Amino acid sequence: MMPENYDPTRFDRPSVTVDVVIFSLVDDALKVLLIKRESPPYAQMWAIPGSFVKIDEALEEAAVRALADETGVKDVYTEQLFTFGKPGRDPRTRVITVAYFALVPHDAIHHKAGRDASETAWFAVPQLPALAFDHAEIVEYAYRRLRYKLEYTSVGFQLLPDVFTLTELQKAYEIILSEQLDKRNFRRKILAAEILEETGEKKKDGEGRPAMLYRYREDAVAEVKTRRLFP
Amino acid sequence: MMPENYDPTRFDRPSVTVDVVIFSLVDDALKVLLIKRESPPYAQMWAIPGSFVKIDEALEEAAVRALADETGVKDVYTEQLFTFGKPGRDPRTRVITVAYFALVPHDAIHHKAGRDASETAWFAVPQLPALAFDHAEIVEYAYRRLRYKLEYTSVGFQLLPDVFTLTELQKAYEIILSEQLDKRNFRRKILAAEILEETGEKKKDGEGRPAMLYRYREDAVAEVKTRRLFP
DNA sequence: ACAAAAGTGTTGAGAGTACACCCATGC
DNA sequence: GCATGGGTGTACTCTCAACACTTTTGT
Repeated sequence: MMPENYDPTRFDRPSVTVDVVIFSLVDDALKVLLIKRESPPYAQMWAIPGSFVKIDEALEEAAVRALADETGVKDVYTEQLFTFGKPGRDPRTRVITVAYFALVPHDAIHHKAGRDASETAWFAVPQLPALAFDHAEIVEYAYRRLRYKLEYTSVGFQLLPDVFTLTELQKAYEIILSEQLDKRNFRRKILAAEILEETGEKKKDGEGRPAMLYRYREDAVAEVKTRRLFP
Repeated sequence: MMPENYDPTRFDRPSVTVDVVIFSLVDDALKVLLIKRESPPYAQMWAIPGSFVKIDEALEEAAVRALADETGVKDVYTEQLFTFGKPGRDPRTRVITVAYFALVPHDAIHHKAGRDASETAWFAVPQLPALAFDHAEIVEYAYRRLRYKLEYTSVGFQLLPDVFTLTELQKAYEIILSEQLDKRNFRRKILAAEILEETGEKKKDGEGRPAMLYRYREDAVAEVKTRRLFP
């Protein structure tokens, strides 16, 4: 660890915060939740939600707290992303921020009415406004990681409601991967993975033939059959 | 970001350190560099090298500094791993540590003679001694990430000397993946990736037929042909 | 000439991809 | 009965995995 004579109480200490990139599928697009800052620095600019880390609080706890403050949601997928600590990223003092990203199903969100006066809004990822601090870099990083993880894990389901049709699932994948998928191949592959179970119910609204509703099997182990670069 | 009225100078601040898991191939095994702690807490226990983060120093800078202190090596592969910050992980005070891992080719290491009195040694990853703090968890995490990254990137070359034979390369992969590989398939695949160039030289020592020496092409873009989980 | 390591091709199985039509329901 | 979205199978291509012998050098 540190030099033998290191006394961790002795040095100048940076501030530590967490910031959370909150993704959801809203109106057939992948969007990120932003907050409008009211006071300097970067007053009136958009930023991702965050919080300082309390002195006796785990990092993940702080992230979950920031998330719940903005969306009213608990128990959603949260993952540590990266720690950004370049000196000067906050003009006031040295601030190191541990960035997280969260995936929230849209139907779970109920914005806490008037939690504080600040304005929040969802923005489609490719069309973000200018962001405070180094938050553009953080969102960019989170977006790359999300697309990446979709390819070899089943995190995608965290963006969907509890039950869904295969067409809804396919649409979600198409939005996030920005790519059209073949219906037959999609269905064959997703069913072969044995990570879904039929609910027995059918979706009765909308036009056309009612679609079977599925649920993500919580006991599902999504094995990644890696194709190695080599050998 | 944080609450609008947040003044980052106002709160109790944790200490922030970096810790570095240093991997190298030593004596045909994947090993990690450890330091014996001399003072409490955890006196006489082994730990991974680290350092506090200076108030005007970037995180990566601090990691590179810790790495150079122990190995005398600069300009090697370094990657941020994860930030560990559970309250209580250091018994003295709240310490948040940003963990890095580094890949060092064995021939580059020249331990700085007597940099300070502490003892250092290489340990094979599956046979580590008891470690201080939560360092066992950190090494475990780093090892998992390394094996994982080997599969879809070309980081493996960072553990090898500048020039090497295909057999040496294959042996390195076998050690880290803990798996025997087929010589013909290995060679076909690695050459097809077009990330190596012949040096024109041959390795002349050792017995048997001299082997062609290769170099990793710095301009190589190792494309990851992902096999998606679905669709 | 023999020991030691380097180098080299082919075949069969499984996965991926492309592609078009019939089915159930509401109006 | 027609409009709307739901649901289904097959053939071709490509990648992966298994497998054994010849070549070059030093002694």
